[in-house]
This record gives sequence, structure tokens and C-alpha cells, in this order.
Amino acid sequence: MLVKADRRIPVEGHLARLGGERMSCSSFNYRKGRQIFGEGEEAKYVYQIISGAVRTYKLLPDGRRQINAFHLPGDLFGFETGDHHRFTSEALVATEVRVATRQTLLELAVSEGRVSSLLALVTLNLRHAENHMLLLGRKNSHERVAEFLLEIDEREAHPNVMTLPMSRRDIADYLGLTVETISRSLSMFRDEQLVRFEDNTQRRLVLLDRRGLAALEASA
Amino acid sequence: MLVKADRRIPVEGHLARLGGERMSCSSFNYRKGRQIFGEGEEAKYVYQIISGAVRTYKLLPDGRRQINAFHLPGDLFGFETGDHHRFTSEALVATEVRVATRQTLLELAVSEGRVSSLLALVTLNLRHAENHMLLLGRKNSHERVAEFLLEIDEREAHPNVMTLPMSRRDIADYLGLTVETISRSLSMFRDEQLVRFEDNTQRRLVLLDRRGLAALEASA
DNA sequence: CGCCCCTTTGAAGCATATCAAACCGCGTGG
DNA sequence: CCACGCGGTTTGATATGCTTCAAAGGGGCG
Repeated sequence: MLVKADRRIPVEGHLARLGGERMSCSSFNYRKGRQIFGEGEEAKYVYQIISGAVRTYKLLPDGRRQINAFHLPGDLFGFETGDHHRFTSEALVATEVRVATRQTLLELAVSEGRVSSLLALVTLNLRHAENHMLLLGRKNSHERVAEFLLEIDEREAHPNVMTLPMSRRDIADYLGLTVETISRSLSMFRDEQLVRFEDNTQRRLVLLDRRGLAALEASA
Repeated sequence: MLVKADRRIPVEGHLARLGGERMSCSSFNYRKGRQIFGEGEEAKYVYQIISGAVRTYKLLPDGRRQINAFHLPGDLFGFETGDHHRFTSEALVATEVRVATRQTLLELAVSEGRVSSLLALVTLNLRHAENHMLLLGRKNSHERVAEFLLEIDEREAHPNVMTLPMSRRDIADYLGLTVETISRSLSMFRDEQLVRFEDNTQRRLVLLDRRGLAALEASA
């Protein structure tokens, strides 16, 4: 699953709830492809997506990339318990974020006994990571792609037409596969009438058979 | 990296430190192979290893297994923020654990303002999971095995002779590979003089060239 | 001491990666 | 508004790393 914020809570309230109402937040805009923070940088700020989408990833020295998570509106990201970011973060599309300082968030959380909110946040991330390890370690390509589609579908609250903010390369680096393999899986799903691409787009698609996809997914 | 407890803190003090000195702990013994708790079961207890070793894993319906972590003496495991275990846990060898109820731990942590200790614990697990996703998604078999050996080496504080409490199958299910591939990697390392097997054992070995292994590892 | 299971090694197969090229949607600029 | 060009995507052909299948070896536990 994607790391997801509780959808019943309005976007505006989430950071405020964590930090207490006194936390000052400013908003900021990033263009498509722009870096929000880098791996190893000091973790000064915490972010919440107002609109747009974000990827966070790790790189190996030779350029291999593992995308850890995609973040969508409402999601909090960039929070570190330690002092440094352990991922790089970039905007997938034009993205507006709300920003608060990590220090303020931490101090307020501690002083107001709201550390359990942080615990809940980290736990949510951990759960996602645990599921993703199973996917990366033991699932085949069709299972991975099916799971990915259902994950996005759930994140977007089962829309009629699903819009993917990320490229095939991003999906590949999230699922531990290559662009070509992603494309082949999606083509197979299309041929099997599991999905349909909207008009002639490559990033807007309809899940025709969620049950069929779930059967392919091989979940636990 | 393995999820690891701070080695400077004696085994006896760790759970007590988290829960406060008033937390009652009893100890329990598990024979090799015995299940400690199962995925989906209610998470009543929290465990700390006194001696021995433990694996935690998820299973797919068809039996594919992903081992999430190995736990060694001093490690805390089985703590859940939610009500249910998300893994199955089994003793790798004869293992003695200290047990405390999760409820007590949670209540004490909250009432005494020690939630941040739980946060630190979950964060440690998250960090390990993040690194492991990179390994599972983007590293080849030699890199995975080299990283695994160095991880155990560090956990055991760089001993002259490293003792593996887990089988090749366990290693394979931890690294997302097969038994045969693990064996071939280890044989290659032996032929390349990177490691040496102690006497004629398969689970006691010496790291002859940690630098060489680190070079193979392709870390970030 | 002996059996069983773990491990190693070899041979063959397969899923996914790699290499290659055509297609096409989209943004740009004329 | 349309032509153009580019990057992203698809599709095909080939390569390869890891798995699967198979069998022998060997260590440790009962």
C-alpha cells in the first residue's frame, strides 16, 4: 500500500493536528521534476502535499534507483527521527506542499504529549515498507504491477478513471523491474480486459476488473 | 542492517528501560523451529531475546516466504502499534526470551512520557526496512550476500569466527533468492579468498577480507 | 554409529533484463 | 492552428542471471 493519510481529515488539518494549532506552516511550490530534499541532507523540514505528487528514493553509486514511496495529496513526508534525510524527494508533477520545521514539530509533539501521533506516522511507513519487502523479494512482475494498480486505485478512492502521476520508469523503480517489463504487464492486462486506457493516453486508465487484478496480485 | 539493540545496554535493562522498572517480565524458552507468534494473531506480548535467535516472516498463500528480519540477543521484537502481529515469528535455535505484555508496555510508556522510546524502536525497524527494500529491489545476488555477511558481522561485533544461526534457506528467504544461489555466492567468496569456512562446518566462517566484501556490496 | 536433512554442485530452463527500433502523445514554436 | 521534435512508451529480438531440476556429498543430531 502507499503510505496514506487518513482521508477523512481535511488536508489543512493534518500537520496542524500533529504539531498543535500553534505550529506555523508556510506553503511552497515545486515544478515537475524538482528536488524537494536530498538524501543525506539535514532534515530541517517536514512536508505535507496539498496538491500534486512526490517520489522518494535511494540511489546506488552506479545509478540504480529504488523508489521507496509515492506521496499524494494529504500525505506527510520527509519526517525523520534522526537528523538527516534518508531519501531524496522530487516532485512528480507541479506540486504544492505545506512546510513546517521538524524541530518545531518535535518540540511541540513532546511538550504536548503528542508523540504518539508521530509513532502512528512512522508505524504507517513501516507497515508499507514491510508489505513492499514481500513484493520486492517474492512476487513476480504481473503480481507486482497488479498490486501497484490496486494500491493507486485505493489511494485515489476507486475513481472511474485512474490518473497516474508517475512515468513507467518511476513505476519500474518502485517495483524493482524495468520500464519494458512494466509496459508488457500493462499491455497484457489490456489484452486480458483487466484495464482499459482512456482515449489514447498512457497515464489515464480504467480498472475494468478489480477482482481479476486482485486474483493476479497474490496477496498474503 | 539488522534491527539491532544498543549493545552497550545490558540485555536485562532494555525492556525495563522501555516500560519503566515496574514492568513485570517473565522469561520463556523456545526450542529450535518453534513458533513464538503467528501473523494475524492478537499482539498480546512483546519479546526480547536473552539468548538464541529468531526469524520473523510473511508467507504468500502458495508458500513463498519473505523473512523480514533476524533477531539476536538483546533485540526487542513483536512490538505492534496495532492490535495484531503482522509477521510470524519462530526460533532459529533454542532461544530464551523475556516477555512483557504489550498493553502494560504501552500504558507505562504513555503514562511516563516514554513514548519516544517506542518511536525510536519503530524508527530503527523502519530504517532497516528501507535499506532492505533497496537490496531486494535493485541489488544482484553477490551484492545481497556480501551485504548480509557484513550485516551479521557487525551485529556480532566483528568476531574472528562468525556463527550463522540460520540455514541457507533462511538466508535465501531473507535476501529474496534461492538456496542454491546463496550457496553459489558463498562458494565464490570462498574461492576468491574473501571468506573461509571454519573446519568443515557450513555455518561457522571467517571474513578474510571485509574490504573486499564491502566493495562487492555496492552500498549507497 | 547411522540416518536425515542441509548443503553443494551441475545442467537445463525461464522470467526478466538488455538491446534495438518504431510509435505516438504532448509541448513547443513557428 | 499546425508542423515539428523530443521524450516516454510500446513492441520485438536476443541475452543472461537466477531459478528449477537433479543428484551427490557431508555434518550434526538422535
